[in-house]
Amino acid sequence: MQPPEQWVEELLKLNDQDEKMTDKQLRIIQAAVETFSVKGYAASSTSEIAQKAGVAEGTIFRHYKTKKDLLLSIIAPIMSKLIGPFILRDFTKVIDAPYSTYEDFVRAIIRNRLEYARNNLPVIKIFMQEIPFQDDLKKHFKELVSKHVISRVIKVIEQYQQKGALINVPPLSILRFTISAVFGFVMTLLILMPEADWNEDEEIELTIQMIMHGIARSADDQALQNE
Amino acid sequence: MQPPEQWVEELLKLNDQDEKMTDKQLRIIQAAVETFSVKGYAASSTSEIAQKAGVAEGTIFRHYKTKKDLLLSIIAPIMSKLIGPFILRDFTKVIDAPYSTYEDFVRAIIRNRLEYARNNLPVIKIFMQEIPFQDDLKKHFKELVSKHVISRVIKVIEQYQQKGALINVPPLSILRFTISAVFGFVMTLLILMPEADWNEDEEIELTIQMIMHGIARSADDQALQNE
Amino acid sequence: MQPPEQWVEELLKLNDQDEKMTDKQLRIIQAAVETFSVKGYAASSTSEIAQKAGVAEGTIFRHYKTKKDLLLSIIAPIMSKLIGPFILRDFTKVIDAPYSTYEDFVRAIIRNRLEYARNNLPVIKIFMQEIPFQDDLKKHFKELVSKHVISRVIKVIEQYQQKGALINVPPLSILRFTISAVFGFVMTLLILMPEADWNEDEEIELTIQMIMHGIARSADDQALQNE
Amino acid sequence: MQPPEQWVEELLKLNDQDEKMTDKQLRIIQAAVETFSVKGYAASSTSEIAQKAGVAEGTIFRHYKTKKDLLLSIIAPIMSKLIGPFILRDFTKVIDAPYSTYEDFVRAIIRNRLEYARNNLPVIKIFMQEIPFQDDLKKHFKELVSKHVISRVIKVIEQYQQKGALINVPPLSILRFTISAVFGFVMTLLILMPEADWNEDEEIELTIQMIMHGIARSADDQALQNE
DNA sequence: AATGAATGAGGCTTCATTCAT
DNA sequence: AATGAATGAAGCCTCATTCAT
Repeated sequence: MQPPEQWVEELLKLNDQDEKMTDKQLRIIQAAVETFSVKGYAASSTSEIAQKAGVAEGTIFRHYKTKKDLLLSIIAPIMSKLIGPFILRDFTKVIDAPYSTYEDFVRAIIRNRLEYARNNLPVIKIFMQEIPFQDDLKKHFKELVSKHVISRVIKVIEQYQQKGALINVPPLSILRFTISAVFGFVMTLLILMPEADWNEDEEIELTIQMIMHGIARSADDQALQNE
Repeated sequence: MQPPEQWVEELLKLNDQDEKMTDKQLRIIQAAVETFSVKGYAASSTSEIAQKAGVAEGTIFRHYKTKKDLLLSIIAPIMSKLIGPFILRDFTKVIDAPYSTYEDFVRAIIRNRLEYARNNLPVIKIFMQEIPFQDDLKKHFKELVSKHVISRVIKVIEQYQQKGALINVPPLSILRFTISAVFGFVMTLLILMPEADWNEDEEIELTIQMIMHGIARSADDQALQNE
Repeated sequence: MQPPEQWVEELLKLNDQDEKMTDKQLRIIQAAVETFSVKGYAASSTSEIAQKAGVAEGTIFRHYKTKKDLLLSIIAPIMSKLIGPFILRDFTKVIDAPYSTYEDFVRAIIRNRLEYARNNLPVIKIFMQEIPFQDDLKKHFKELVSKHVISRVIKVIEQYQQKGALINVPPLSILRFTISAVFGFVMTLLILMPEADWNEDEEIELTIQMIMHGIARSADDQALQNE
Repeated sequence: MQPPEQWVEELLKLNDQDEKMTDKQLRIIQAAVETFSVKGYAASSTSEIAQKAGVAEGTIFRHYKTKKDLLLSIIAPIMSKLIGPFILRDFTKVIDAPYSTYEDFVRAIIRNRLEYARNNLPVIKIFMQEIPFQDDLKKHFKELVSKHVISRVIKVIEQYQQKGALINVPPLSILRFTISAVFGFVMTLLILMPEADWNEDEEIELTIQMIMHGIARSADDQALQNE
């Protein structure tokens, strides 16, 4: 299991490419993430963040021109991370693997996204809170999702439909349904009911089973029961 | 179809029981909902609300002691509304109805909640934005959901499981899965992709089908295809 | 002699037409004028002005949206006042009066402007300090002067030139020379050397004499002396 | 015609006497003059000056203890330059020259000061803007003017009065009148109406003529016209 | 000498809330 | 009940200045 500040390293990965982050800058980001995720962006004050980071308030503004810049430096980089697996170049190989199944695909996604969400919970909270109010980011994110996730996954789904592995309904509906189930699973586990002690692996398999076969007992099973 | 301010009447229904709302009070609530839902609670100013409502700044505070009171007067009443169908006294009759099915139950819920969400979108947005930051409300809501939704629906699910209509997995997982699918459907339709022209009835049935039978093509169907 | 706050009434004259000024607003303006004229606009703080006016700092911003608005509310109205005499409708009558002379005209201007400057010294100081930095005001003021002062007075000068009362040189040069002498006189009396006890009436007449006849002793006089 | 940064050399002349200016120091002064003259001292930030000069923020404070020191290093040296011609040791010789006239004296001053003002416009602007707020400098400048300009020129004027070349009025009034005309001329040419294409030499002679003989047409001339 | 990150005081402005009318 | 002027705390941000490198 990762240390609680795993998301710090995630952020660093991105920013390191450009420039080195100073120690103070790091502390500022940490304090900002903590504060924003607990109180929300608008209700957090820069003075509180400065205090929590152990720097002077002015120091924040040396690194981030405005409070909003500070927010964006947190939100912007995770937008692509959020849909990370779908951006990979070899993503389409997913379906070329001869014995691969949609089920395996969903299993990979669900494990990967759960892992990522667990490691970046505060930042993700901030993202979900603020994206409705940041019109430009919202637009950008929609485009990202549209281009990398929706269009690609729909192709995957169509492939499996042609193989006869998935039902013949609009691929977008299958996508929406799959994402709902995955998203609902991750959110329940991490945010809505984190205190319940889920047997994680079992729940994952259960969720995949429900996605693939639904929750209705099959006629065969029912027949079996009635014997 | 309802007029756009349907949610106003929804709010009135609740408050009417206690006291009459004056015209000004109504305009204040309307302005507050509009503003909060667009900018978020913390980023909205009472003066802007007053202006939009056409009342003096002081008037707001004659009706609501603080800005937070104003927020609560919007959020609090919809908490029970959100889970409305599950609070009905005769809810348990649902499963007593001899020929009722879980499918019909889900269909009823999905239609009812979509209708409600459509009519109360701004208020629901505010609720979802602010509930993470209002600890007391959050706790209260969790209790409400736990008591009225989870416990009751789990009983329903167990009934159907005993009838052999639902698979034998933890009822909580079935509940989570069902809610994820319904919630994901409603959100996609109303918020994420409202501009796509969904064939609503079809999508509802499709969603129910996927909930019940999943997205994997059945062995029989596949056999059929291969003939 | 006027009370020291004569300029307050001057400002009131203009603003009264629109709306009543509250007592606090008046105190704010007074404090602002006093502070701006002593320290300059940029070096004056709104908190100091508030304190001097005996109001809360926020009160300033209820009446003036920004600090600059406060400045403009002081500067803008005096722009037209500064060139007041030239805006009068019956200004052109000046030269129709049969026995009027350019000398009388200059005498009227010099007395009137000295009076006005004396009564509005702090505001005029602010005006002269800030007009170079307020591009829009500067442009506006130049247009005002161009339209009402320069063009009109040049006509006056041309009239007197045709009568043979003024020398035949470019009217603009005569204007510039006259204004320099008048402006220099007023500034010296009120700002540069206010402590010297000028015999005001004598100096006025002397200045007019120098404007009209220069400072060289006439040939006749010199002849007289040599006899 | 001089290069635009003529005033830089002017400043150097003075400071060179003391110490060598480094290249960076020079760039700082240049940037400071440019910024101060456009925005005013109080509205200019040291960081902007540093940036414009291409040096680090701290470098400014290595050469000038405070921002005000920087201002003073610009303003102080030009105070004596402004009244330069009057400080010359051999100034009093002016009037000993047997055939010299007050007119020639004024001509020399007007040409010299116009030249100087043209070459030092930005610095002069800063001086005029800030001198009212720098009490010690103001006092010092007044003393300089009083000692070197007023007292000396008054002696000159008295000499010419005794010669019968100037009218018998208080010399201070003649001085004030002369300076007003010269100052007004230079300011109009360089600042108030720089875009008008003045015929400079003609205007100079015209101004001198007006100073000496005023703007009223002489009786003789009028008689001539009427014939 | 030069740098530039860091500081913290202070600036302008917003805002929820109060209260006399 | 309603108003809106007044408040002053708090917010974001700027800036002159310092100091370790």
